[in-house]
Amino acid sequence: MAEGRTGSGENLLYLTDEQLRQGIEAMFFAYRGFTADPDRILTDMAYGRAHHRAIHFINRAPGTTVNNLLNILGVTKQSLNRVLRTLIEDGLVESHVGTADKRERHLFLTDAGQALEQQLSDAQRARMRAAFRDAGPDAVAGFRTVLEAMMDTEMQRTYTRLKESGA
Amino acid sequence: MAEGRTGSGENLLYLTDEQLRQGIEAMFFAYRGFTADPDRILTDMAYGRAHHRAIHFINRAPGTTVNNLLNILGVTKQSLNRVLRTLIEDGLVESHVGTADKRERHLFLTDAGQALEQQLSDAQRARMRAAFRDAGPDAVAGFRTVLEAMMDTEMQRTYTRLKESGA
DNA sequence: TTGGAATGTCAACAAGGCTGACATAAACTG
DNA sequence: CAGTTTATGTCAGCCTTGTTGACATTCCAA
Repeated sequence: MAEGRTGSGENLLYLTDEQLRQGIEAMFFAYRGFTADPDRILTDMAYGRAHHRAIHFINRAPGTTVNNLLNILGVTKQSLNRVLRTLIEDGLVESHVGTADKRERHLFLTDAGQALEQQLSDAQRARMRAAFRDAGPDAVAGFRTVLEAMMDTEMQRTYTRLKESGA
Repeated sequence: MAEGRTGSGENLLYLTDEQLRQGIEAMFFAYRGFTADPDRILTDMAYGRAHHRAIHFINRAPGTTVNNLLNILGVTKQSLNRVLRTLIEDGLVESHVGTADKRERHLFLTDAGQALEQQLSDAQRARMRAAFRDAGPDAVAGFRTVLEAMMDTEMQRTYTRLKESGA
C-alpha cells in the first residue's frame, strides 16, 4: 500500500463521503449501460431481464436444479418458475426429472436457447470488452477486487464457485 | 502498459471470453449487494428503489427540475410522477413553481426527506466504504475507470457533471 | 408407515416500468 | 397578437417481475 500524507501511514482520501458517493453513482449509471444492450434484444422478443438471467446461469451450469438456480438468482421459486415456464413452452429450455431424486428438475438449454444465449452474451461481452480494453488490465483487476468486496459473503462464495468451475 | 507475451506488445489475456464472463457475473452479484441495505430500509416504509433514486438525486442537486431528474433517471415522466407524488404527499419532497420559468417545478427535500436520505446513504456508503477499504486506493481507481467506460456516453456526461458539481 | 422436509406448481397481488391520450400554463415565434 | 412549442401533470391500461399463500409430489428418517 502506498504511503499517504496523513501521518497515519496511509492516505485515506479515497474514503471520503464525496468519493463514496461518486462510487455509488458510478455503479448506478454503469449498471444501466451494463444491461442496456441485452435489454434491447429482449424487448424485441417479449422477454425481460429475468429471462436473460435464467438463460445465462443455465448455460453456465447445464443440468443445474431449480433450487440451485434459485440460490444463484436470489428470487422466490414462484418468480423463477414463471420465467422458466415460458422458456420451456417456447422451446428454449428443457427440464428433466432427476434420476436420483425425482423431486428435482435438471435444466438445460436447447439449441434455440443456446442461440439466444449466444446473441445476448455477445452483446453484453462486446460492451464489457470495450470497457476493459479502454481501462487496461490493472484497472480491470481493481474493478474485480472492489466488486467482490461489495458482494454479500454468501454471494462471494457463489461467485467464486462459478468462477472456478468455468476457468 | 505492461509488456505481454503475445508478441503484439500487449498481453490481452484479460480480454478472453472467460474473463469477460466473470466481469459480467461480478457486476450482477455486486449490484445485488449494492442495493441490499437501502432496500431493507425502504421495504419497512412502503417505499422502493425508485423512491430511493429520486431522493438521492434531489439531494444531490437541490432545486433540480422534473425534466432534469427525468434525464438523470432515464424513466418516463409518468413513472417518475407516481413516485414524486407519494413523496410530496408524505412530506419528504417539496415542489416549487419556478420563478424565471413558471412552467418548471423545482424539487427540494424537506427535513424529513433529508433525514431519510441520510439514513439510506449512510447504509449504502457503509458497504461501499468497507469494499473500498478492503480493496485499497489503486483498486478503487481501477473500479471507477472501468465503470465509467461501461456507461453510455450520454450517461458519462451526466455522471461527470454531477461529479464536478459536488467536488 | 407415517410425518416432516424438500421441491415444484398454481393463483393472486403489488411495485414500478411502459405507451397513449389529453389538459394546462407558460414561453416563444412569426 | 395568434399559433406553436415546451414543461408538467394526470388518467387509463398494459407488462414484467417481484411477493405470499395454498397445495401436490417425492423423499427420508423416526
